[in-house]
Amino acid sequence: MKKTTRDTIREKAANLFMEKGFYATSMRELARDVGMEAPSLYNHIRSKEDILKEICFDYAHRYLEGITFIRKTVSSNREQLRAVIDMHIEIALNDPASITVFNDEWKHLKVPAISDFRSMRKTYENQLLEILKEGIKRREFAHMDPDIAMYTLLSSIKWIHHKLPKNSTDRVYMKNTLERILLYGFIQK
Amino acid sequence: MKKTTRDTIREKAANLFMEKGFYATSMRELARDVGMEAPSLYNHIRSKEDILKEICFDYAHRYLEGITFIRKTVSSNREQLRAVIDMHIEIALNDPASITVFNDEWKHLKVPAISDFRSMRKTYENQLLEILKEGIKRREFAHMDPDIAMYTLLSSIKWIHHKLPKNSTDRVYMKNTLERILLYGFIQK
DNA sequence: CCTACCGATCGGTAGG
DNA sequence: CCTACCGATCGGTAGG
Repeated sequence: MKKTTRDTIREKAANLFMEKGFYATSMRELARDVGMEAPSLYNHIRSKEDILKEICFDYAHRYLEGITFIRKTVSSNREQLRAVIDMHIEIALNDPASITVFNDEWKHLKVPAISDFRSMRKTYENQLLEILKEGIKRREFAHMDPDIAMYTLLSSIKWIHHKLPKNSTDRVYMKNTLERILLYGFIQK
Repeated sequence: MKKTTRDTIREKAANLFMEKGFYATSMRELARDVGMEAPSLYNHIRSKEDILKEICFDYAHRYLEGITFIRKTVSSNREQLRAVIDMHIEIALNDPASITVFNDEWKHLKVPAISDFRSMRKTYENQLLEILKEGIKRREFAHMDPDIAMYTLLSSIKWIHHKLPKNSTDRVYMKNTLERILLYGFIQK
């Protein structure tokens, strides 16, 4: 797998979009980071929004495939939840820039892309909801409102990419700590 | 307390910044929402960034005053934590647009405002860290990494303003559910 | 991959 | 509070 110029553009773009946001990033800046003039970018990409689309949908697909796989291969709901948390942490740590864009900049997609994105997210949320609802019914989880639980869960993992652990020991430590807090709470009596 | 034109501008701006982001919002759009021409806005405000500054620092002060008050008046760390969670929920529900701006758009502040904002946030985080560390030492909370706990906590409450409860019954329900999940986790065995 | 350049739009000012 | 307007910058195209 060779890294194409297109890959470089996407990578530099993800970093700029993360730091300054989609609108505040200009194609001139991006071109400078890549090492060419702005118009030359258009030999590799179709538009500025196209880069955003690529990043957002790439990760939308990954998350969806991930949770579908987990639901198929892991039996207990508790372990499914643990696997989902792990997946989020892994993805966030592997490409923090793209994940920031995926989390915060998708709203700058235009129609019709933005509706597709929203509907993929909805599908993902529904799968996660199923895990929670099933687990509550089977008493693997405490009795609680599944919607509130789901939003809290998804939201609670959204800081990871801002505080990257340095080595793999720290990664494992972070993963374990995070899982324990989410599964057993702050009090854990 | 009369609502001045300036207040109207700030309110409409908060809503636009929430929906489209700071950079994607133009002064022409804002002017249209307020009901005047773009140049007229400058009789009430100094610049576009000034509106952003006002929103961000207003809420930075509120959160800081809030947590300082809680630390002074509430004795147990567990109840302090509960009060902090309540404060976040209350503020988020009362002015969802401004809170979205406070959460997501502060990064578009320029120097030196952005450093002031960052340092206020750091002060807030340190106060929350103290609550957690003290509570862990006194065995009011489980033994856990206080930094990871703090980031998870702050992050986990950041979805509320997107899903507003309709009435006060729903508000109380949301508050109780959220507190229970954070304090006792998903499993609550 | 570059130079030259386009129309559109931006935040903001002058002057009344 | 408005009209008229400014320089700067934007994403993107033409043509080589």
